[in-house]
Amino acid sequence: MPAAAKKNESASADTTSFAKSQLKALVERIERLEEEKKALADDIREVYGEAKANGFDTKALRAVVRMRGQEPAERQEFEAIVELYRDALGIGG
Amino acid sequence: MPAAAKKNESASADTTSFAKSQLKALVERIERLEEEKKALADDIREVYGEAKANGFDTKALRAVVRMRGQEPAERQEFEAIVELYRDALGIGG
Amino acid sequence: MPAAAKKNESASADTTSFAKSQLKALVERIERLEEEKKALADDIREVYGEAKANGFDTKALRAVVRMRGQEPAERQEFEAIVELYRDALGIGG
Amino acid sequence: MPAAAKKNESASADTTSFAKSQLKALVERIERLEEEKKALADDIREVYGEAKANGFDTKALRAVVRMRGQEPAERQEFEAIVELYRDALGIGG
DNA sequence: CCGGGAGGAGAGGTCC
DNA sequence: GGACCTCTCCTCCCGG
Repeated sequence: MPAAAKKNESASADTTSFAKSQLKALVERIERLEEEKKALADDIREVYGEAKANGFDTKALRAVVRMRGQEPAERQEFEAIVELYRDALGIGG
Repeated sequence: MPAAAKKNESASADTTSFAKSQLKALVERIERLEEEKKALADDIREVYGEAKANGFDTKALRAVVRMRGQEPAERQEFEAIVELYRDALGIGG
Repeated sequence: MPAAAKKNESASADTTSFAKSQLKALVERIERLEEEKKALADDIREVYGEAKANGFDTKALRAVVRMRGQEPAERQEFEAIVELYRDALGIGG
Repeated sequence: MPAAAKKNESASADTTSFAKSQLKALVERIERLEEEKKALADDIREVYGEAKANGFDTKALRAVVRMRGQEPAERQEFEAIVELYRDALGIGG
């Protein structure tokens, strides 16, 4: 495991070329994953298109999905606020 | 008012130098505003420091401030969600 | 697909409940896909973390990945405009 | 500063209510400052809008402003690392 | 072609 | 003081 990839001061050619192939491997993994991610984004868009074709309001549908993901967190926060105010009064209060 | 600042194709030297001084003015205004914004951020940090010095729990205090800013929005959103579900059922539903 | 869906007259209870179950199905499909997308985003973040642990500069790494997924032409044009603006301001600042 | 603040014995009602009013004051000061900060952020956005209306490329403009507010040294180092990575990957691809 | 929303990058804060 | 993590801001892309 090379310690640094930025400078090749005391490093051998082997270390450098290892860093190089390591860099290549990392970039390729990232690009592969991003490709898959993009494919999923396309799938999602397709589902919205299908929804629209069936007469659903896409914008509202997106809002519903977004809110479903937020609701639990908000609920927790709302119930935590009293506790928080107490804490905010400080240890010295 | 110059139509374009990117290219000087058919433009006279006057137009160019006008675009130049206009650009300078814009940048200076932006930088001035950002300076003021940064100063306010420093002031805010100072107030938290003062709070801490008086025994308040800074983290909780930040949370309280954050929630106070969110509460009205959350309430609105929560009341809007039923409407949203209705809309999501689509015009054709 | 509910059996009641055979009847699709406007404004009937059947139509409404069909729309409802259809909405439910759509939301669930979307949420499933978004879950998978999020998992991939996490994987990508992990790879960057690994890169960092091996001494790579993640900010530069991100820049390189971005550049690779980009038309050379548009990048060149962008840099040309930036240069133009810097010249107009007097390059050093 | 409330008159009751003269008494500061631990756990007394006076101490608690003093802490409460102090908390209120702190929160209000912070919210006032954040309001002003937000107003400045809006102003900045407006200036960019104006620039855009006059034909400037706002993305490039933002880049220039960023560069001006940045040490030349760090920018150079960043670009050097990017170049290094690109070389390692074979510059074009 | 524009505006709005979603995703990503950078900045700041907290914890160790 | 350094790493992680949240949050804000910027960018990009879709929809109108």
